[in-house]
Amino acid sequence: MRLGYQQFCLTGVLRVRSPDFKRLKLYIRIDQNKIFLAKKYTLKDLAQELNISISTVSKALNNSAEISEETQRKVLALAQLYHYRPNSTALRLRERRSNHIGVVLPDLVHHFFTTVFKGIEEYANARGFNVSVCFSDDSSQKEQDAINLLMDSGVDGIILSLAGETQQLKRWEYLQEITAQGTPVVMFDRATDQVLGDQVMIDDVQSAYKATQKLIEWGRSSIALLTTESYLSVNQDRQSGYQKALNDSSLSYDPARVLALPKSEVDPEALRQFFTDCPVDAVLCVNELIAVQAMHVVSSLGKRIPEDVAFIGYNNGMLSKYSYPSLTVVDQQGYLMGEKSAEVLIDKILSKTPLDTNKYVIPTTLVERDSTPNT
Amino acid sequence: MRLGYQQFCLTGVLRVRSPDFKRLKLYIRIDQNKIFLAKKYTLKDLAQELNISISTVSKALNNSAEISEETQRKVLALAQLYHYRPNSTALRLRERRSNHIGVVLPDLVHHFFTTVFKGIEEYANARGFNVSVCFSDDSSQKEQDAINLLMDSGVDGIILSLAGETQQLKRWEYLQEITAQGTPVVMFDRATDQVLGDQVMIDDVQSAYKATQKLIEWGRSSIALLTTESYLSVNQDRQSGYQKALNDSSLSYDPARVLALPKSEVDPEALRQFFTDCPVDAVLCVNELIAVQAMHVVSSLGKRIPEDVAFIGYNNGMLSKYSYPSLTVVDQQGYLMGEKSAEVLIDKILSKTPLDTNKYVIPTTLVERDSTPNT
DNA sequence: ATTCTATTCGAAATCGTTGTAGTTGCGCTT
DNA sequence: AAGCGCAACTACAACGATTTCGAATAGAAT
Repeated sequence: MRLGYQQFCLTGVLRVRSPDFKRLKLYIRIDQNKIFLAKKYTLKDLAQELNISISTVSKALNNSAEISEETQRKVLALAQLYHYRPNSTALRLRERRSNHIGVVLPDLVHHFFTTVFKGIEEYANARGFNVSVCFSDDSSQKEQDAINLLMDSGVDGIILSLAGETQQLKRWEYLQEITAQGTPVVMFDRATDQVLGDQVMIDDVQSAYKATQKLIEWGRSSIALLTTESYLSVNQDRQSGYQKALNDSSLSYDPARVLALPKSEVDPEALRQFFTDCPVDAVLCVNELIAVQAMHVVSSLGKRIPEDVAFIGYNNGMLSKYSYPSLTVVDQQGYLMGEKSAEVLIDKILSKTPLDTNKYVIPTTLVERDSTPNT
Repeated sequence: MRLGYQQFCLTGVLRVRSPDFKRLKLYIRIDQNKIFLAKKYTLKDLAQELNISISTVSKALNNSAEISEETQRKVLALAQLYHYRPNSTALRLRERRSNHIGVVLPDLVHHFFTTVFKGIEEYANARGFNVSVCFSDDSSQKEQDAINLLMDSGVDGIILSLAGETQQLKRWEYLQEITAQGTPVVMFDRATDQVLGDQVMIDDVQSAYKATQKLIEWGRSSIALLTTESYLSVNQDRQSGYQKALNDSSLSYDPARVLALPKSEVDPEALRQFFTDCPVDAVLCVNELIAVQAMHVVSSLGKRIPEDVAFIGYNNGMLSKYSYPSLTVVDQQGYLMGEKSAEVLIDKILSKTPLDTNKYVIPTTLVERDSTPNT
């Protein structure tokens, strides 16, 4: 508790020079020797002070042609003095629109979601939309709770990336309920055709295909894939791309070279076992977390990176950039995905067109660093 | 655009068995062979359907004693059928409370803010509060814009960590304006006494003191400090703690051992120069980003970590955990800070007590990993 | 003096909800 | 039969803003 904090709270009647309002009530608070308004003013306050009707004040502020210049001048002057800002809740109620969107993310641990969110947030703010976030922690129940909380708070639309469990159990009734009522939904990265909403995706098959192809171009022939034991569509797609690239280059696909880990935080012993049993000269990892852990293990086995083993991961995050060696990754361009998702959602909200399903594909790029040979 | 997507939109009159409503209008949509309601129902809808007044419906739903059991039963049954949920915007307008808080963060790049935000979000959600976020990118102007956007959207209170520029320029009138109007503000990590709000902080002086002391206990005598050229109070405090620990252990404080970097993404050459000119056996870094970069440089100079040089950083993030060697850090317990901030803010919102200033200190812990000797 | 027209403003409805203050109808008392 | 009390319901105002429609006033035209 701070002591000695000077704090007054005055309600005063100030006399002002202006001919428009010779005498006006001004609730003020003096704080740190500065004067601040201590009240949020409404149209009613302005109207009373000026002795005109609320309607007139409203029209004056909205530049209606009905109002005389004289009156408008007075209203604007007082509004400025009072720092008047329309009460957005009242507007929402009237317009049945909140300029507010909700976002549900599986988590913020993965750098990817962080960047997507940043993209959403900046784009939405630029268009005057507020953004509320909730996390599902990959739980279907939490996802549902989050969506309810957001819907109850009156968002105009929702952007989400499906929780892992939701994709596994295929339970998306609560999403269908929302769209049935006309609230637009945009899904990014993890989506389903069962829900009537737009999808913003990367081409996972293609990106894994190209990454694998690149490794092959660099002369690598025994290429491992480190993925997670997961129902997540993205990982399945990446595996398809990996497999396709091998087949197309007449390299055999060997299931022994694919390791599906229970989660992204890996038991080093499992990795050590894998790399001892199965000597490889390149590794594709479905995320950067697995990649850096694998690099540590491979290094400790006396192999050089990238000379003996090359690494490519996914997610262009902090870990990739500052690991040693720094990691070559497929950049999913989360920021772009976020921007696109927000754009699609807001356009749909404002246009009020009937809901439909459109798919947008965000291109990926390969960010080459020290874990792969120089091209 | 998906084709073949079956989509009907029907408005039907359903006959129901129940004696309460033999004939009722039900707007439905059939999607994927499932039936969903296609309308958000209001009290008015319920009242019309049951031929009673809106007031009665409202009271029945709120368990008023005035309503007969018979009527209440009917109302509840229909409300359930209609999936009725009160319109939160209307409630907000009436209660002048939104159950909505705003958060302004300098960024999400630093793992610290991510964890704080997670803490805020989970705590707030658990108490039925929604959370909107904006980013200041350490810019004073953006911070002000963010706060305006949030205030306009009608949040009940704001949690923020001051933008660097704001701390530098000492321009916080817009915060004082908010508190003057009675909206509670909680500042965490980067705060100022000039704004009438609660503060949730870690004891930066103390934590740096203890970290430095620990290094001294391990027998290190020439300890460097890597910090940023910054007006940020936290970094200044950490430097004070570092200095104090040296003095208290009768080790001399040598300004040559302190390197203030322009930003956290470092020029490796500057670090190389520093470590060549100034041989040290321990390094304290004000964040994990600087620490891992410094570790790479020190390694490349042929020094062993932690045998030759020990490292302690701040922020218990991904980088610390997965760097090589893994980094010992001062954990600021962001999650706890977030929870506490949200708790303090929500309590103040609900209690409607006059604003004041309280300081809460969140304890730090030292997470020991491989960049320091085993204790 | 009366009518017309343009200008400027105000009353009221609306959005969905709740709380207060009536308003019924019915049974009971005297 | 008149009055009272109670149970069960309804009407209305309020929250803050916009908007439609109608009213008032002025001056101009007849």
